[in-house]
Amino acid sequence: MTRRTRGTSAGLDRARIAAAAVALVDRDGLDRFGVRRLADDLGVDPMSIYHHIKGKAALLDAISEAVIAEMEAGGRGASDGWEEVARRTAHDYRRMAYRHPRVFPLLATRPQKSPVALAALERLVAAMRDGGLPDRVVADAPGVLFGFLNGHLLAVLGGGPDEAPAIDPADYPAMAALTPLQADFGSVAEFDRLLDSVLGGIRDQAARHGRAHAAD
Amino acid sequence: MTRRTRGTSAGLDRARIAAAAVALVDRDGLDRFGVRRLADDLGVDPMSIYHHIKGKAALLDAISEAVIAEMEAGGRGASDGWEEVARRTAHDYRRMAYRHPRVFPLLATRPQKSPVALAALERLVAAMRDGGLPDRVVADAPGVLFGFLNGHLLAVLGGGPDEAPAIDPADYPAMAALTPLQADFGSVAEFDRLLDSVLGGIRDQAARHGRAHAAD
DNA sequence: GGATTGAAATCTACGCTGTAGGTTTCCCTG
DNA sequence: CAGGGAAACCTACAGCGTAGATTTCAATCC
Repeated sequence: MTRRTRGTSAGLDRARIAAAAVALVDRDGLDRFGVRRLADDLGVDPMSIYHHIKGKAALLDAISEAVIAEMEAGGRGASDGWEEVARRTAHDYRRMAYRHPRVFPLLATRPQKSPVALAALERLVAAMRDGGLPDRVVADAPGVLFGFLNGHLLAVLGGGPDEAPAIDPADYPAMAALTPLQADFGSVAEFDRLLDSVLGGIRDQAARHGRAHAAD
Repeated sequence: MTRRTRGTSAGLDRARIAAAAVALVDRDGLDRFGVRRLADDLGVDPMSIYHHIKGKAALLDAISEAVIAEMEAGGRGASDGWEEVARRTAHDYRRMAYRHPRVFPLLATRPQKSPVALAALERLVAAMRDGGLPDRVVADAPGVLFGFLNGHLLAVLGGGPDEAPAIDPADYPAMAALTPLQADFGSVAEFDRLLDSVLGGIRDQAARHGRAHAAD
């Protein structure tokens, strides 16, 4: 029974297709992803998929949407400081990326406009405004934070087993001297250090800009 | 004369192929890039390319290599402060990205191990160590800086004409209040602000880590 | 100088892809 | 029970990456 009879329902819908697509990319990678393989996994004719999702590009959109939707909806709000909120958001995002390392390039490349993503951003921005940070700084903060998150996670998840290009101390003495300190590449500890740096930068900008209308 | 006769040289070599490939991606985008189209541009049989570059993946490597090599080799050294070096490197990188927006995703996705890239990194790291920054901070700095650069440039270059997803003030009040401040999305001014934030964060980390063995 | 060799280029062919268009079957409503 | 729409399948096509065999040229060696 590898193929169904013609008119019978296969129970396909956007959600089921998206879930199978995510699983397929997780398993085989983006290069090997295709409509036909996905149809095989679903036990369905390739063309059936097109009745629910109108092309490969739309399929990729569905994949990133499904993966983003996995992020926990973000607990609490009110009394948390903006740094707390930022840190939690960043870690949520990181966990999601590590759950689907082969999907992540899709997210980092495409602009995110899904409600889940926007809601997370809104929470972050609101917390920063509540914390009294100047609007100029708050407006720039998401660009800094998610710029860093996307770039860093891409770098950490991207490389296969050949992540370290084996730098020659003769050619690059300064970098070679630091390699022992980069042993925890990809770890949470490293992530936390880099995140500290980024958040410190935002804090610094806030101080420099005079902390504006809300310090009282 | 769309096709050459069989044994005659077409003057192909890795550099010429890479240049044509970059031009093709610049013109038609990554999706439309392919061996056959590239061969057409070169006035050559598709298979001829394989005598110089051994597959499509290697072709993509050649493309990113060629584009990275365009970066100016970085002027001066010695007396410049690390912030100056970092800022210049960042702007060089940004200019390159804007010259080849459709190639850039290739760079951000793949780990860079070309000599030009490593040399730029070495200059930056050396400048920071000369400036007395603690090794721990210096070791993390490239991850922060290039993480941000890759992520930010990907976001800025990625979106087509629909960059702003038109946020509804009812759903996302805080973000809506900030949209006027994000009008210069993609500009050098915005880039400089975000870069300030990132570099400020590194400066901050240095201060926090006690500035270590080199302040005396 | 004629034969030999190796590199560069082309030709052919195969399996795979995305998807347009047409066909079949089922279920729901009248 | 007739009709219509939706869901699924089948066929077909143009294009892709590339393995393998073939042709041609230019330089080398006896």
